[in-house]
Amino acid sequence: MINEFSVCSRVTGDGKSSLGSSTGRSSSGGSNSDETIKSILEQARREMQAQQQALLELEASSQSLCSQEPHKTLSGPMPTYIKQEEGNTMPVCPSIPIGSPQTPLSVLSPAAFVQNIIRKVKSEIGEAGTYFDQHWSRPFTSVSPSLSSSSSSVPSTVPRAWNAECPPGTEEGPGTEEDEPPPSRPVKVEPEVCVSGEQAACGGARMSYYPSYIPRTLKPTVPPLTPEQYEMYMYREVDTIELTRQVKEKLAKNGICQRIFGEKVLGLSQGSVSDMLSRPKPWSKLTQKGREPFIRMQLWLLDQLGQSLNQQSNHSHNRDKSPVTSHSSPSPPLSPEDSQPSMPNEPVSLVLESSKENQHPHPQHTEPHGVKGTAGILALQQPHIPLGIQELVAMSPELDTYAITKRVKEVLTDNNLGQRLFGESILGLTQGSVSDLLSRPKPWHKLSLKGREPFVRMQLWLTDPHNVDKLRDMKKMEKKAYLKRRYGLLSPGSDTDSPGPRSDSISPGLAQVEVCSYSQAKKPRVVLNAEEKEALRKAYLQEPYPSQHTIEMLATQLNLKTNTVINWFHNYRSRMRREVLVEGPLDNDADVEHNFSPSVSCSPISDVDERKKAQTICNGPTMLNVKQEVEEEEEKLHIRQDTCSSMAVHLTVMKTEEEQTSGNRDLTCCPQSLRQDEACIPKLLSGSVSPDNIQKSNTATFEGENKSPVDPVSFKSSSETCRSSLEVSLDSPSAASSPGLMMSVSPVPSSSAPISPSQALHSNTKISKSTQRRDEKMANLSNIIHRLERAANREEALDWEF
DNA sequence: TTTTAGTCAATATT
DNA sequence: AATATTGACTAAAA
Repeated sequence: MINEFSVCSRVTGDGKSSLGSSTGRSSSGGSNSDETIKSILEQARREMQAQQQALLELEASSQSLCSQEPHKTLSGPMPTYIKQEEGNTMPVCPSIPIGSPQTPLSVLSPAAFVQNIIRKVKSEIGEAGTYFDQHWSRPFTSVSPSLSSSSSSVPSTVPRAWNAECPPGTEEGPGTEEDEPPPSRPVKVEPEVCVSGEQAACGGARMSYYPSYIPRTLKPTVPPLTPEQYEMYMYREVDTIELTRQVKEKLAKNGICQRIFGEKVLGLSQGSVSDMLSRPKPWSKLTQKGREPFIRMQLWLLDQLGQSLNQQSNHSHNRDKSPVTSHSSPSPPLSPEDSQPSMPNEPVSLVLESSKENQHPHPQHTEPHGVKGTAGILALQQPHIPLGIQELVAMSPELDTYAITKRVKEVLTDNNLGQRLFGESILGLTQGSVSDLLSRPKPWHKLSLKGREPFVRMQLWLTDPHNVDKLRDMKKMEKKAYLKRRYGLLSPGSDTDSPGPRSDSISPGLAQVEVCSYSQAKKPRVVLNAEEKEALRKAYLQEPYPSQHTIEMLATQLNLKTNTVINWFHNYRSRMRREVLVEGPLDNDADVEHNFSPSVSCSPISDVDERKKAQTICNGPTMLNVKQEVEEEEEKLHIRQDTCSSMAVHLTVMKTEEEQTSGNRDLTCCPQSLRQDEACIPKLLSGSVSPDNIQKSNTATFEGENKSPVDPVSFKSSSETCRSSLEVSLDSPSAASSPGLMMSVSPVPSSSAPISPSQALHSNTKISKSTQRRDEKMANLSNIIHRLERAANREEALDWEF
């Protein structure tokens, strides 16, 4: 990892990138695909250059600013990777909260254990307010690092507290040493291989509680079946399909992951478990050895793994719960009365991450010397039975994520509460994540257990009558803490003034140190410039899942690290997928009305901003199978998540199917937008693509570009032009989407197909935005198509019915 | 191994 | 200052 530092060439503002890219590019050349890519890049580059010039100038100035970056670093954030590492370890302590208080790690089988809890939860869930206890699950990732850094000073106390609780006696020698964390695999290590693995995430917690098991990590072996068990099950017919179904169900219900299940119960790796569960061989075709896992599954379902699991049961418990707890862990300890948002952040020595510290305070007074004891911790928990949020999540009925986020947004805005505050104190997420969640919530059914957690929290928060007050208090506390930090002891002063100097003054010495150590370590964030993004987007349109070779080509040509390219594709695919999902539903809430324009005109989606409204419905009877498939797929994708309301939706859907016209907003969005895209497909397929259209659009784009360069006025006008042109091009779907679609749909890489030159980049923000938008649309489509193709290949059964 | 989900946290925008 | 975007990273799943 460290090596990467050397790579930092690409830093934020990068005038250099252009230079670099040019160099890199010249070198290669080769296969067709290479050529293609190359040409794409070339075009992109060329078109961009002009703008870049201008940008460069600007950037030049900004560069100077960049140079200051390092400084910032010290005072604030730690090097990313470091944080993350720490993050991993963090959970260790936290996870403690193991499970249910009352039945502490008893001998119950994991399943029984979980069920117990669930039962309990069910009975208690009704009560409002309780959630606050567990609300804090999130890891305080960054906290620890900062702590360590500032260790020398007073601050350490807070952190200490944490450590104390968790690792109680267990800690190996150094115990809380700051060293501890780091060692715990900075990089990935084979989970099983090492004890260290244990330390990681979930493992850690366990350790604290069950030191003795520590070594256990070594091998995920499972005790052999007893002769009786063997006899009992080996020779009698078993419906493996049904069995695996039940197992899957139970695993899902209890939030047990395959890895854990495999390790603890079957003695198999996660991959094997996945394979076995998804494609179980018929009993008759299994060898004796092959049947063993299935027998174990049966025993597990019956809860009869008894002794064999016993020992592990502890682990598995933890496992099962650990996730739960580990998350909520942070809070649990505090849980007692923290419904009182009033956590004074006392020490908060660290000036930096105040907010996160909020969580830590309690532990301190609660169990100062908890170190010794697990018992103590458990005891603490006893009282409030902190049901892990995860249990709640697991039992939660379907929630309407759109409605929830909408409501949350309203409440936050109405009360002038920020995302940061809300995220950090209620959801345990950072501002960025909150923003993302609120603006693009995924439908419930598309969320994993973990993904649902924030929504459950939001829901709970919404139902809490004092939610706003609590948040306000929280805000106050933060402010207070801030002041305190700033002025030493809290001296009520105006908080106006100059933060600059003081903040820095915090720990001069340390700061220095940090500077040194981190300045180097700090991994500058890569920022892809427009040209690069454009190139990547185009590449994506042709190949959403590029081969290793293609990736490398791109990396070379763009002078990017291979990983950056890979990450970009991962992220882009992921975000594209989300776009598809979101498009519809959102509309629902917001403005349903605007789109009735059944405008035949498939109005174009001009800007991202308007995209949501853009949906036009261009459907038409033309739709082919493809279209239908897409629709189905889409429907499968979202929809039916809102319980009650769902009916309406469903109806709409159905209707839509027949008519597909516009009006129904309920689903509208998604489907519609899709439809729009889809509409193109048939045409494309049918070869209706007309070069003219393409030309047109290209031209238009170009025009915009030419003008765009500098002056605002022309800029504006140009963008307008561009926009309209885009619309036009979109109107003729074929033109707009053809390139990408053609490629993805039919592998026929006709050299001609590729990208229209025009589409190249626009540095002009406005223009590029719309272009981007267009690309996104295409990307969406191709993404969908890909999925459909894959689905088709595996004959995926449509499992939804009305 | 590769892909997907979920996040973080640095930047960008508003 | 608040919110949005996005490259990177960890886990879990396939």
